[in-house]
Amino acid sequence: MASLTQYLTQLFQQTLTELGADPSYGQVIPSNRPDLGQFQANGALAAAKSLKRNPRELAQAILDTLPQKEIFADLSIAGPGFINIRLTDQFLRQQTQHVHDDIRLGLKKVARPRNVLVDYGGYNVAKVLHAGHLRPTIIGEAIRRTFVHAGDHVLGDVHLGDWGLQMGQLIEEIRLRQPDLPYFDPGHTSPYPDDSPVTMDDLLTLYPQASARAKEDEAFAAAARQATYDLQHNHPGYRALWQHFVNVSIRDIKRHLALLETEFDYWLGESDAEPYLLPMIEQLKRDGFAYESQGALVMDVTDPSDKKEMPPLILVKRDGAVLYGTTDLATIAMRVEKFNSEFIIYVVDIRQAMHFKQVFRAAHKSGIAPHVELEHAGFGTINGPDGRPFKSRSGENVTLGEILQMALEKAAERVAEIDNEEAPYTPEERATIARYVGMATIKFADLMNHRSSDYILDMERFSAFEGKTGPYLLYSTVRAKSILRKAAAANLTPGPIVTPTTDVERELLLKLGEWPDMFWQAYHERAPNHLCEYAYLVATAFNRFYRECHILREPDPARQTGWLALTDLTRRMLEQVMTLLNITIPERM
RNA sequence: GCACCCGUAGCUCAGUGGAUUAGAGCAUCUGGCUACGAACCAGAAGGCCGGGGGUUCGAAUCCCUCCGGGUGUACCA
Repeated sequence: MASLTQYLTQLFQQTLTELGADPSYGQVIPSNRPDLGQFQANGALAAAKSLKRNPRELAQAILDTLPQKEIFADLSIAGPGFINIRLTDQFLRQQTQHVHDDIRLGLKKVARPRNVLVDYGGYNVAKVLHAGHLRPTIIGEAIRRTFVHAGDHVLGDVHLGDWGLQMGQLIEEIRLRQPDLPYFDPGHTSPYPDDSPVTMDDLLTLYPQASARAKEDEAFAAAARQATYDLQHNHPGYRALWQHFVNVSIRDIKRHLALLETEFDYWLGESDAEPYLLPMIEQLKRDGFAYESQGALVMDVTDPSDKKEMPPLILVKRDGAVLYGTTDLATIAMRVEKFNSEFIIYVVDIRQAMHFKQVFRAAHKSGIAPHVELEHAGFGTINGPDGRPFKSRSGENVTLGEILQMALEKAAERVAEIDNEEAPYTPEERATIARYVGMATIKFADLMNHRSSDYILDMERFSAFEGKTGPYLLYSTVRAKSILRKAAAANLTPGPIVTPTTDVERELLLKLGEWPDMFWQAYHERAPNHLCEYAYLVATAFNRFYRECHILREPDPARQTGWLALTDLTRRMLEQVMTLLNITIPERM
């Protein structure tokens, strides 16, 4: 089962092969001139050039040779050799029925599933979840779901920031304040307490103080470095204390993620790459990749194709500590060994492009992961109205919780303005709807633009019920559900899809037949914005159909039940796309 | 300095491997509810795709150059 364009492309490719041309010229796409046709094939021009033939003549030859003429309502040549295509209504009906009958809505799975690991989230232990964590969470989750749906073997790993110098600073800061804690007692032998000596709030105030202290107090800084070293070498007390930091932080992160409905397969962090670190560095030295430069241990990652100098990757600093490039490299080694990863996608801020380029090159050329595909799916920043990275009115950084709160409050305002006359909402239901609407608002807005571009946070615009927004999509889907509910109550059951007789029907059928094309584009580009666009186009096509074809009042039974089936198919399609976007749809709103 | 990204309608942004007349939403204007939810739908208006050059039968898209903006650039993550 293929999309309409895939089906047509096959026919054209077959024809081109028969005519002695390269089949790659057979690509058929939805028409950008709907007045002239539903689809277009433009390959005749390029194919004619390669064959040194007249393009119009070749186009005519293609039409003459094309098989399955019965599915075409119209085939014509325009201009220098463009082929415009229109399908018969019968064929359209038949194809839509196939999509309807397919649990996957016409989408095949990848021929050879790969072990894909999506690295997203990237939260830090003991640090506040801020505005910058919204996009990796939302985009990463959408990409992860897209790959799962494609049929790959996918793991989502949060890659917690849990292993740097900040951990040592925190340990020393706590020692200053509570020196009598058992974690600092070298003679302590019994098990350490189960309860954390610090809360998340404590960590959030302690961390900035610790890093400030480290800057002005050299003795403290040195102690922090030592504590970091000891921690990383399994000092039992520090390790126990650190585990509390991690646990307390993960609990806080999960609280936020519950609202965003995001879950990870693995809660691994930088610390989990630790066992791989020293052996890897030793290996790199042995193999001649790592060498000493200006007191640091570095690795050359230049490439002859470089237009500009590429700085070496620093593995070990002058003071003996490792950097995040080193742990990233070790993490790749771990993922290859533990998960047999074949493809790793990093959903991380686009400003780290250079860093990943270095790490990926190092992984490839050193033999750590020579054949693993590594990709940085970078994303842009969320900006304020001034076009600068989003800050609060007083100029402070905004937390993730605050942004989510803004979305929820705006949604609650909107939901307060509406009502359902047939079955008025209870306050509880209203609150639930506001939560759905709020999350759809922020997620759709974040995913709608291409991930690599920045966008301006405008909750007023994002939360609007009209226009290209999350709430509009929820509304459209809920409306389809409402019809189906009413039909069921009247003992009407969906029947076979009927042959379309109006343009609104044809357009909806054509749109529903595009799903595989849109899906694979989103998959290959790791670009959920294509899914957003598709959901919007399906919703508007359905709303036009809904307006013109009055389902529940339709007197012809075959047509009525056929339209119900079409409504149900639309509903399933919207739910499918929204599921990939991790947007949940309420029953009514 | 250098590298990367960007500059498309008043605003916010899409534009897939070059292809017939460049799209959407908002805002503006005009229509449509005794009709399955008008949170909707239909229509109008709005652009020398930053400037210039080049390649081509054809360029928002590829190449060069200039202007304007963003980001990154050896021991933070």
